[in-house]
Amino acid sequence: MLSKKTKYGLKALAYVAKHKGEDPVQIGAIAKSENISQKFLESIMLTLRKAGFLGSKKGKGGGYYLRRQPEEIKMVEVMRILEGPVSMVPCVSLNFYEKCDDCPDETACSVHGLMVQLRDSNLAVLNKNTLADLIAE
Amino acid sequence: MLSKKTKYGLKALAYVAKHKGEDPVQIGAIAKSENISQKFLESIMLTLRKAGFLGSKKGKGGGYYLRRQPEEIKMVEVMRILEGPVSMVPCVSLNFYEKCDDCPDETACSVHGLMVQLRDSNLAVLNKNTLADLIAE
DNA sequence: TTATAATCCTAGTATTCCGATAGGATTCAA
DNA sequence: TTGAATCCTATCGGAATACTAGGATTATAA
Repeated sequence: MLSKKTKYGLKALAYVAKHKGEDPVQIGAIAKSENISQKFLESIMLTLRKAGFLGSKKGKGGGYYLRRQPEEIKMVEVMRILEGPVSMVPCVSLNFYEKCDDCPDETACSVHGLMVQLRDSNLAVLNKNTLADLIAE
Repeated sequence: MLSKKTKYGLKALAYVAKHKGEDPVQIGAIAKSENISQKFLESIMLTLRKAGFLGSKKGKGGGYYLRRQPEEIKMVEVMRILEGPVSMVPCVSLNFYEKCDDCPDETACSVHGLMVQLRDSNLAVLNKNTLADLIAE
């Protein structure tokens, strides 16, 4: 299941992207438009800013804006920040690799191959799609 | 993340499939071979039996056996039983559809299209792979 | 017939994670 | 200097996950 955090984060990014070129967008406006708890969204925006997707301006008239072009923000980057690994098991993760505690030998694991296929098919989709695709629909 | 339940369930199915044609396989043997808590595995085997993948024989010399050919057990079926929906959001699920509470209009949702693509790419993999593929590697 | 080996079944528990909230500190424009 | 906005840390309830307990049931075989 996709976490609310990721879902809200994607919607917020899309919202900001739609208002590219205008004044910074406030959290309150996004929260209202997308039916998201404002306080929860605050922490998500913070994450997105620290990850470099968003910039912010404090004080009156402040808000958030995109730091990169929508076409250059791949979904795989965003997902890794918000949702974590693309892989369903750590032992096939490219960016978050970890050994499974119950598997003495990965190559002998019957689940391994399937997980690699799932990872790769998801990666293909997430590499192809950018923030621009999200707002194009 | 793949739940332990699903991971263990897949490993157990693979183990049983490997011993096709022999005497029924005991939970204890699977648990030991795959490093799984026996009690936990018990409940998983029960689920797999009730779903029709496995048959069981009680008493001395009892255990579990496959009720269908490995080639005919699609991964998508097993995943739906153990892990639940293939989709990451209920509003794009084919078998577990549900409306999202924060989306007044699905067609206007910026995340919707991406989720459909992910669902379809995962479905392709899970439809193609069977239990036979799991033990072939 | 009786001991033993296995599954069956329900309930409970410990832990972790998720979604959300609280409460202020900081910064900036007017 | 005041209000509007982000920044930041801490916390909390509930749900889900991973696992455990304890026996009931059934079948084999000595």
